[in-house]
Amino acid sequence: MKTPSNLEESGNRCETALAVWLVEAFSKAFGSEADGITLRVQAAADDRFGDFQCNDAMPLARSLKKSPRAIAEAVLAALPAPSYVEKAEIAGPGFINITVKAEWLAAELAAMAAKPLCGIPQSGAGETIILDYSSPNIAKPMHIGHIRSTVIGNALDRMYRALGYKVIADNHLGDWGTQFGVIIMGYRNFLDQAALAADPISELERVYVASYERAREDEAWMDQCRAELVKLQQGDPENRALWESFVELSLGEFERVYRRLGVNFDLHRGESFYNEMLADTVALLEREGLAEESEGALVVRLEDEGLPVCIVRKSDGGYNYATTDIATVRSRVAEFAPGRVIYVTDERQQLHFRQFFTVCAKLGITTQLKHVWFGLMRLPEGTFSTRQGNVIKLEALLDEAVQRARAIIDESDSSMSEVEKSELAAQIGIGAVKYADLSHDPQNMIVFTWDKALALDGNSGPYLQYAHARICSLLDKYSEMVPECEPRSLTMLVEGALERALVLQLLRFPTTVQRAAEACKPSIMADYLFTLCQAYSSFYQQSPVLKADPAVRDSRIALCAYVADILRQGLELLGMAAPPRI
RNA sequence: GCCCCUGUAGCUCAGUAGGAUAGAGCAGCGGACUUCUAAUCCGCAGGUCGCAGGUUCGAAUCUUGCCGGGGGCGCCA
Repeated sequence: MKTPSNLEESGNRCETALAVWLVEAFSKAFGSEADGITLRVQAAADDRFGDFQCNDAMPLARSLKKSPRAIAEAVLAALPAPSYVEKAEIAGPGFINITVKAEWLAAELAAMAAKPLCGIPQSGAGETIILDYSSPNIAKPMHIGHIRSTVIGNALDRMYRALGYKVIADNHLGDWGTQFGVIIMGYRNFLDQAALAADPISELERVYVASYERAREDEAWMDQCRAELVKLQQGDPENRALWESFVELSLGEFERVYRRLGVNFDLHRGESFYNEMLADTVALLEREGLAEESEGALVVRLEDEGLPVCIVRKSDGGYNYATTDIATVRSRVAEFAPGRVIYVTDERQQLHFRQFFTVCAKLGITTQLKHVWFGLMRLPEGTFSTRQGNVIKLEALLDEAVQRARAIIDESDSSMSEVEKSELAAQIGIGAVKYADLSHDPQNMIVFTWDKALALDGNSGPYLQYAHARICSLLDKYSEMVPECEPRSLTMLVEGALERALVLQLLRFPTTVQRAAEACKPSIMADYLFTLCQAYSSFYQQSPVLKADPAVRDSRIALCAYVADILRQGLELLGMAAPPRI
């Protein structure tokens, strides 16, 4: 039996220490007969069972032809428990339940919290990850369909950076599609200059929709759109200038939204950036014998992989999405040598990604390509189409969120200044929107309702922020009572079930970051933080801190300080603010 | 027709590598603010984990079939 190699770095100090002990005990009791299993110590399923449990005696019962209980007994008898183990007992069919000493938990927590980033393992050191997310289309407003890619992508971005990866966040803008012919025609024929000055993107959207509808019923109009697109692609100065102004206007607008969301990109390379490389990429596919003509188009056959053909050049000679994506990978691999490229898009693109990943593999690209997809957001009435009109603009959602948060702040007649109140309303409102998204498993679709997206109580962003603010308030008052004292230097006693549960939850932080990032599910992190806050709130409600006797008071304030540290760190990983006062 | 996802409390969702009596939030009912921030906490009620087989000491979790929901399937991205 061997210690799982991931246990040591993955972070939970206590589970690792106990696993090391039990590995040795299993091996002493059964020698090589116990080699088949990977030992794991995990959190106890219920606090009545202790702090940790190990279930690995049970799977061995068959091969060893002994009862699981007898195996567990032999293991515990083989080696004395470490001094920090309070008790280790066998329960049920063969669970090994472990309770540890409070002093040990306190010391392990202090050691973890003293490390940089609260002990998040630096498992990504030396590896580059390119993270491709958000990717809105030029000349269209960002709507609630963009929020998932942006918010989930950004949380992954933050978690991977915390784990030591070199992350390159790249906003792969839709700036080169066939829509530009349609928009140019709309711009030339339907534009309202006043509206453009007032709200450029809405006006561009409007002329696009008008032109698109005209094209659907008017063949000649459609042909003209295609002609304008060809002119643009061939470098016609006038169309080129129009296109550049669309890009500039859109980027300005996007940047405003990203600032509100706290999202930053390292690169803004739209599809146009790779335009010059498309012909070369197709030529390479032909040279490698991967591409062939079919019905006038150039395609890569993927029948051996059980996938439909992938079109890399249309019968009209134009290139499409797959070509751009392949060229993009080649460019990124050549320039940045990433270990991974991760794409965050909606579920409808799964097949496309499987196809072009397969083509990349055929080209000998070994970089790990991963598609993180998420379910579409739907309205209660049913699916909404982004091509129809009934979209909710992202900014409108954010405005509404901030407004609702502001209403609650105003009710609570706080002594804050106007500036502080509006800053706080933004932090809470936008935190609520982000959390509503991040707290769901990405792969499930979200039914969008205002009340859920903007919830300010229960399992919500503000719940986490509120818990944090209350701790900050306690810490402030403590520093007034006991000046010059660093709470984290105080001795923790870890008394009672609530404190113990809280400490155990804090100790799970580093592992949780690792798990959430590797699974590409920020919801794992969100769920962790909610559980942490529930544990804290229960503790806070029933345990006086500042009013307790000094030794207890100091112990509790230390615990509070650690909760604040980890909560702040965790909120940061989700891209949420942690205001010190609410 | 084929592929991917999904079905857990009235509603929205968790459920970590198969483990002990399936958990939260909201909504409902009942409690707790002259006491460290009540955007909070405590309690009650609420479940044939879609249905039927299989695998095993043990299945919400793995497997097969069926039913329901969502998405996709050569020139859109």
